[in-house]
Amino acid sequence: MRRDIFQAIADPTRRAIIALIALQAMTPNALAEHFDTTRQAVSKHLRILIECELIKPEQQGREIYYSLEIEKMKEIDKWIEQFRTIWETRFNQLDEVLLTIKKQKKC
Amino acid sequence: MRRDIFQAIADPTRRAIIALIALQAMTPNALAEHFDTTRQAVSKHLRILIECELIKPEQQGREIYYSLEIEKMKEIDKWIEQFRTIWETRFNQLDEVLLTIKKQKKC
DNA sequence: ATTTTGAGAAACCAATCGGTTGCATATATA
DNA sequence: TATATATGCAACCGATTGGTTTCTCAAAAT
Repeated sequence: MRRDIFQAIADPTRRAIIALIALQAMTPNALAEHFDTTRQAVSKHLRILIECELIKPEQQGREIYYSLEIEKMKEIDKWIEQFRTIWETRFNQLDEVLLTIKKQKKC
Repeated sequence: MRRDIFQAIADPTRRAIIALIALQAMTPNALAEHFDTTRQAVSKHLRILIECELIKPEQQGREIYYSLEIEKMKEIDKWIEQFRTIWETRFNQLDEVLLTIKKQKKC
């Protein structure tokens, strides 16, 4: 049951849930209406998202509003960071190539 | 067998493989040395990564060098983008709060 | 020509996943 | 107080996952 954030976002339904509650906190029932599954299935996804602290519940009477822990999303961004460095470097290298071609044309 | 990039990076071994070949193209054997599994298990991971076009094989004699398709990694970045907007907005809001406090101190 | 090496494919296995149905519980509402 | 609503939990199920072992094949190396 050791789940991490990457396993959490592997499921398309969970990604959709994350995107929905990023806009505003929502209840399990409200969320379930957006999917072709039972409310219980959505509940299971929510539990997984809570487990890796991507969302947090806020009880309000008999309803529970789930909201996104946006800070946690940064962990994904952090992992991507190392690759961003690479593709930016390659872009700069392409820039240099274009510059070289430009210079050669002038000669 | 419809796999997407998010399922591909869900597995920690696959993330490690991606990080390794991001630095330089590697063979399955060379990769397997970094993990506590068989070469065949690594091969299966490589197949999954190929399926979703995250890596590409380059035959060289009887060896096969796998290299990262860095462009594909941008798809993850693209998904994160929507949340980056949110956390940057919140940061700016915090900035405003701090500015307000500063102004109040001056009065 | 024979042997070693690098790699993929197939068959199998236990564990996990995503879904369901049924039930229990707490809060609103009549 | 009785009923309806919102939610979570447990048990179950078929499909998928990540791993293994065994086998085959092609390309060096001897």
